[in-house]
Amino acid sequence: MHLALLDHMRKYVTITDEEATLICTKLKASTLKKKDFLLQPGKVCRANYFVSKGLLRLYFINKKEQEQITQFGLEGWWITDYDSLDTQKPSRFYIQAVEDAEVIAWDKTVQEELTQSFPQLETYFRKILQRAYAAAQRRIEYIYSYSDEERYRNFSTNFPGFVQRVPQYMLASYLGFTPQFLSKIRAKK
Amino acid sequence: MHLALLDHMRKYVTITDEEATLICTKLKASTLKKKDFLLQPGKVCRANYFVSKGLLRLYFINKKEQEQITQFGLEGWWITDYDSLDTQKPSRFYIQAVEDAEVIAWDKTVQEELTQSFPQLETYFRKILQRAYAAAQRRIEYIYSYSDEERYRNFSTNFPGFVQRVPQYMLASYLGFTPQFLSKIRAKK
DNA sequence: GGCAAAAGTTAATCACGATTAAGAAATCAT
DNA sequence: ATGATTTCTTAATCGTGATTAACTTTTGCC
Repeated sequence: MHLALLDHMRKYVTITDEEATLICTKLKASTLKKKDFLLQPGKVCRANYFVSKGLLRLYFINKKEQEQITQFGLEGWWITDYDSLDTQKPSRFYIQAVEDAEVIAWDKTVQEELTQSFPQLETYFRKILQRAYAAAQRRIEYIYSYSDEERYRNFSTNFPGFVQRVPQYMLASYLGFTPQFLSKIRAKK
Repeated sequence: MHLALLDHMRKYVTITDEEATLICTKLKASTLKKKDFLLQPGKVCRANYFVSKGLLRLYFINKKEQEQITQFGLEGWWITDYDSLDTQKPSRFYIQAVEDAEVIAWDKTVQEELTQSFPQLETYFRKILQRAYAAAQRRIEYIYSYSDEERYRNFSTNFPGFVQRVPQYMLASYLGFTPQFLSKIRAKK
């Protein structure tokens, strides 16, 4: 039984206990050690991953050969390369555990099987995606609204716990600037 | 009959002619003159809009009191403020016609009605959202990968027609820099 | 516990793109 | 057609954050 996931799904749609048992037989949990990869460039992304414990990051190597983090995956979030998952073309991304973690894999093949039998799963994923898309829109809005320094300060006050949980260089990468700059603004105040 | 939309939906899911007729009775097309608004800050977003003709833009006023475009809506794309639509809280965005346009409004209330009767509509919207989300991810990837000048040059070679279709200051806003800078790099080559 | 590697700091210089301002060109309305 | 408004251009100056490099601190490992 994958309780963390079931609880999450039941916040959005109704699932009976019998349905739950059937769904759970199709899912596979994996434990990941810090630095383990769920996806690497060149590989095709096979699943959407629900993070039931720990913390993952999604990143790629940019033109300057530097790691660029585009997303973190905390407990209760889904993480995947939707582009590769959808098209089944090779990914350009890494998905890696930042801390020891546990994920539940929702395979693309399972997606098609299960949504046939349980239409409310489509509703669930539609809602999850809508939330994720709204978050992405807000992120773009943020990037264009604030300077790097402002974005860091907002982020720190909004997610103080998270800031302590990740290495500074990862936070700098996620926010789109250099670790040196982060050091500088931290020293300032 | 809203053929542009039906065609679009049938690329993703199966819809019989009877279903189509029923769906269409719930939809309302509106024609918009250039500069007409579909949404303004403070208003709650009531619908998702399918652009059947013309071009719209979604933008907000940023901290520096300047229009910041976050999205264009071309023929065949959906445009809305998913955040406001979902939560029914007031929006911070404008949705405005850049050219004379025609949109089909898919009301939030209709969404709930129709997806009850036609589960394949959930599938359709899930797929649309997945595509939109993948695009937003790619956009973030882009912002962090290239300089402003590179992004402009890539955009121009990838969408030469579109560049001619919108005023330069809107393109500059969408790409996240000033019209002056756009002029400068255009003059360079 | 000691060494190596990873992560964080500090400071000097540099570059990309913003800002300001003024003028030119294009579009719109009467 | 004419004036008014909107859009685009050009140039000088300025500021944010990148780059480079040397050093310090922390973490991981046998």
